[in-house]
Amino acid sequence: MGTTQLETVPEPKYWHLKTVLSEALDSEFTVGEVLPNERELASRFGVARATLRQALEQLELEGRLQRRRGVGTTVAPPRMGVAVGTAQHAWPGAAGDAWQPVDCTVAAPPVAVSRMLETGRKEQVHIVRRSRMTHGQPVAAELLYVPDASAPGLSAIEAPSGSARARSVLRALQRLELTGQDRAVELGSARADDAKELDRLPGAPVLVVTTRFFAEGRTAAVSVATYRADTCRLTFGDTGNVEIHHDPERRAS
Amino acid sequence: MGTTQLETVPEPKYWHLKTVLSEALDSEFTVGEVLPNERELASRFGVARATLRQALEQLELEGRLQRRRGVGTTVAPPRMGVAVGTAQHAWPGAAGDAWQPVDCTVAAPPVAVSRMLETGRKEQVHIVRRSRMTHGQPVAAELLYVPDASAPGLSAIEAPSGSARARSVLRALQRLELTGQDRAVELGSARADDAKELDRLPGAPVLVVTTRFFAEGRTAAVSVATYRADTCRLTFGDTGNVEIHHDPERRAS
DNA sequence: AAGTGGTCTAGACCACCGG
DNA sequence: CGGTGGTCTAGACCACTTC
Repeated sequence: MGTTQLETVPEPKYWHLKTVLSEALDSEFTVGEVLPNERELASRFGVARATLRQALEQLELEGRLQRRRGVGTTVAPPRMGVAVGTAQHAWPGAAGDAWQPVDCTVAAPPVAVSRMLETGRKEQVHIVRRSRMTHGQPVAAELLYVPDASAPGLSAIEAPSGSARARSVLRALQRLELTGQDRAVELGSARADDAKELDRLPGAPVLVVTTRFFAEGRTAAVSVATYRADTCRLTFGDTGNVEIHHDPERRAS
Repeated sequence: MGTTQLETVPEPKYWHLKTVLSEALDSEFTVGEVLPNERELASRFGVARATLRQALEQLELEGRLQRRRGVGTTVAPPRMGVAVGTAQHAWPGAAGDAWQPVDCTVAAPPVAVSRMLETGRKEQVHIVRRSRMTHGQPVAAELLYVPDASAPGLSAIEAPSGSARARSVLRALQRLELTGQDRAVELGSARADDAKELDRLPGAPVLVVTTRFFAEGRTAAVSVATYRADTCRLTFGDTGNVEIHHDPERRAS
């Protein structure tokens, strides 16, 4: 660091600790290696365990560490890039997308969603639950809200409620002409059910990707996908036609 | 499903607390209102201050609260949507973008950036610092890395180092034909300097948007923009042309 | 000076995982 | 069972803002 200011710097211990640990991770540890336990590390650095934990939390947030109760703290691999913005618009469930339908229920969506769908407050919609795996790990959980108008005639069928029903809702979507979509990304914390599916604790930081699908001049479906923020880097292929950079993993040399 | 499970639930206090507070915020508080101080709240709920703080942290992460040292905790306004993916590709600094050049230095970029630029490890590049304001608040800080090949003839000029120099680097970029771009979003924590510019504490959660700009068959520039994760919702206009959603008619409920 | 949130401590117990 | 990280406590002091 060129500019070490001494003026206004009572640098917090946990911040300094984080820096020290970060450098140690770079030079003295390899991916997957387990660190000494928290009590050991705390006493080694001469701080309280809570302070040490504050530093570890930061590093976990940045995707450098992975902590698992009952197991230990390990050095995390570099974040995996997960493609989110497919170059061409496509309905969820279209051939070759990365998602796997889990089940489907019918219920009233959260108000924020019903507002986007322009449905009544208590109007029920199909809620398709999907999950996304990458390299054998769950990286995202999605709730796809489909109003009846976008998947007509399904409430009558009463399909065997489950992935079969989910698939039929997705099939129904394909029949509409997708005219556009609209995406937003924000930080959130995992709800209990999402956390379970993502193999994290409730409240874990997640990137929430909200997508609106437009068809027939209205919002035909809304997807709310929550990605593990610690392990994922969301990539958007806004590129148009340049596509050279499909490097699945670039190794640090 | 109205089934409240009682089986495996020693729900953490801070989690329950967060839920209670969240509901209270919805019903009993208005945006901008200040909450009672932490010691007061903790004793009111019968928990230690640290536990109360854990709940507040979560709510702040979700953008529900804003805490400022020496001032207090206030109810945050809904996150503002900030446009990140302009429909058509454009160089940074093109007419009407939301950024304001701050200064410009010449230095070697972080290795991760030099790898994207395909420059040598210690090769120096122009580093333009820009900042982005919305509604009078700073929402993002950006470092734009421009290799000499993309802005030739500037190292000689030695412009009066500052926003003037920054502007001339940006002008140089406009002369190249932009053939594509490539974006990624991930969670990070604010470095000390970014934190200062964003009016947050170091380590505050940020959304890091990394953009590669392609021209002349190579990566002509790399932008690393850090957005305040608590106040921002990043929006991507992948839409093409659909853009308006009045509610033309509310579906009958 | 008074009041706020931010940092830190030194303990304790709990939930979970593995052998 | 022993060891891990996760939760929680009841204090203390510090940095900052405001009056």
